[in-house]
Amino acid sequence: MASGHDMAMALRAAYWAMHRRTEASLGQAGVTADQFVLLALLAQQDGITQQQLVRRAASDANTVRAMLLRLERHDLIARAAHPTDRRARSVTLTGKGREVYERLWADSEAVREQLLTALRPEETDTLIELLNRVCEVMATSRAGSKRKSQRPMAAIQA
Amino acid sequence: MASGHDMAMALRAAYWAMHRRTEASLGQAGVTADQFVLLALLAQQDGITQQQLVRRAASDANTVRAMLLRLERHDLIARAAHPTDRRARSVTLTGKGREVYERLWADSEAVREQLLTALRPEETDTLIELLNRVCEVMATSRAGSKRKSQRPMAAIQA
DNA sequence: CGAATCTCAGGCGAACTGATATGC
DNA sequence: CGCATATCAGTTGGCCTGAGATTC
Repeated sequence: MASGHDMAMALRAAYWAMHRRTEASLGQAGVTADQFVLLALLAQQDGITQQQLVRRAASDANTVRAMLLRLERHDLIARAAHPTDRRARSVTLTGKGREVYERLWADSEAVREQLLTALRPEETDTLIELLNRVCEVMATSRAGSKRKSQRPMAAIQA
Repeated sequence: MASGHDMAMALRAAYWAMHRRTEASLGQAGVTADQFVLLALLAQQDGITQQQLVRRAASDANTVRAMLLRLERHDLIARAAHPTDRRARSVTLTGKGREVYERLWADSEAVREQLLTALRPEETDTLIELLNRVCEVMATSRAGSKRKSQRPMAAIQA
């Protein structure tokens, strides 16, 4: 009989194994696995705001900002004024950023390939669905960190 | 059609959601979620070596050592000479360590409960099994970190 | 007004590299 | 000898708190 603890440990082990494998696949490019996640999100949809990056990367506003500063220093991304919302910043990949991203994407192809071949196609779908359910039930309202109690239903919108 | 990237992002999101929820559940006890993992492993089997903790926690020797030093400073664990292997250290929970652990285990019960109720029992088993498969295929030989370059197409070495 | 987005200062624990000592 | 276990020094990047400015 599997317990919640078993599940937590399995999730932890799988995440870190994947994270390390990814990190290793990126080599000495000066881009970490976590930064690569941001690049991938931008490659998928350019010009989104930092806040959208925060939500899609399942991260934190301050953390994302710090990472973006590093990426900006390496000239991989740029942050422009948002067209309609003057509070927000529109984050885009630079030309160099896209090049580097595409190279790293290729370098890490083997990792994703291994992930897929470890499971049958329907198992992959199942795993993702179950992980999403876990994610939903664990979701906290990460916006107001001053809040004492969390809103039960802070959905994770893409 | 789910991709390896989708899977990676789902795994990442689920892990961090769980990690944050766990961290929050532990409150201001001065024990982090990662340290709690070590305490749980020791509660499960006391007197194991640091190396065993490294493997079971899916972590790193230096990292585990640093965490153990913190836990030792707080008098939650002790490290004694190993009975048969003089290289190794036998790590045990102190009385205080066990007390704190049991309190934190109770405090985090709601998180594990939520994990379980999010999924049907057979889904929990499935999730764990799929995560284990992911873990196996992502496993790297974490021993020799001196390797300079990772060969792109290295087979899975246990 | 409240809420959202971002900035800044600062701290901390975890993950890591690389070298070393010792015992199996 | 090779290998495993643990240690020590030091670095880095990520995550976080708490405060504040600006804009919606």
